[in-house]
Amino acid sequence: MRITRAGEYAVRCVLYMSDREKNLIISRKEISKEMDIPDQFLGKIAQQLARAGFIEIVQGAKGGYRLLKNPEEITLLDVVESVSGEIFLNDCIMNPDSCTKSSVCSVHAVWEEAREQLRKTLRNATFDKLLKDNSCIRRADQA
Amino acid sequence: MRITRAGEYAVRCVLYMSDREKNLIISRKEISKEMDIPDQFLGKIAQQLARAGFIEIVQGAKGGYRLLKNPEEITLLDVVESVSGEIFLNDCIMNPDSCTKSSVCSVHAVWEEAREQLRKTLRNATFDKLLKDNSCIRRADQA
DNA sequence: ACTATATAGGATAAAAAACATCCTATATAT
DNA sequence: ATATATAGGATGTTTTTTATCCTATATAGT
Repeated sequence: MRITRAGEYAVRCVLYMSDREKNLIISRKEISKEMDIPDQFLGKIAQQLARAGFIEIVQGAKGGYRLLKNPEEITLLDVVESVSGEIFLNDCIMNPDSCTKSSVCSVHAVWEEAREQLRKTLRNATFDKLLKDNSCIRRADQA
Repeated sequence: MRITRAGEYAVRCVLYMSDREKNLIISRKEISKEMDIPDQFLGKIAQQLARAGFIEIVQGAKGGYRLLKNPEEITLLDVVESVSGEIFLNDCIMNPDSCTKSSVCSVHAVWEEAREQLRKTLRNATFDKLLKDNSCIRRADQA
């Protein structure tokens, strides 16, 4: 019942990029170094973030990643689900076939409620909010 | 971000036992068959439920498991956490050392909020409530 | 055009977690 | 005694996660 490391890395990556000026191309090396993410692994994660439309990947010399959306348009839920897939706490919700009674099963109803709450909380957390009071990234204006 | 199968099996086991008269010894074979749980695996899970004080294990002929608490005293959170460990959505919460800034990091604050909500929802789901309208178990009075 | 730089993306591998079973020991009812 | 049933350590299998390797490709600068 944990977020995967890939999910955490994706959050760190977007958080770092959100704190920079928009449309700036930031190299993978910089992000991986500053946010402590394995460089090649970040490459894989970036592909998923790109597919989901959050970043644009720029190849070649001076290449890197460019954030396409404003921090207020990106939620923690978006980022986590773009690399880990939609959050389901319970398999029966995802595979209704495996539990023919799911629609009337009170256990699953609880899991579904929990899932919706969780997703709602993460959906409410936009990156502009996360940047405020955030000390997990080193800022240019912080020496 | 899923409950493990062991967690789901534990829930099914307790749910099945909760629907029977109290203090009744129910064989592992019966539970595993009725709730579709691998028999030996249920043995392992039962050990954890026993350590957590929810059931008593009775060895020998006519042995099996006996539920020690009333369904209204057992929550979904209790059962899940007794086999899967305390729920943490984010590693930094669990290993504060790995993130020295966790107490002031807004990302972690969101995960912590989500975690508390999730646990609250599961804590509110007692097995007596779950039994109502539950069609995931076959009842004696249902032919 | 050539070179250096930087990412893409398929393949692969290593590690960890989850899932499950085997087997000998032990406890209990009859 | 015997049959029954679980305990618990060891082991095995599968899946997921994490990560890296390597060749291809794209771009900036000269």
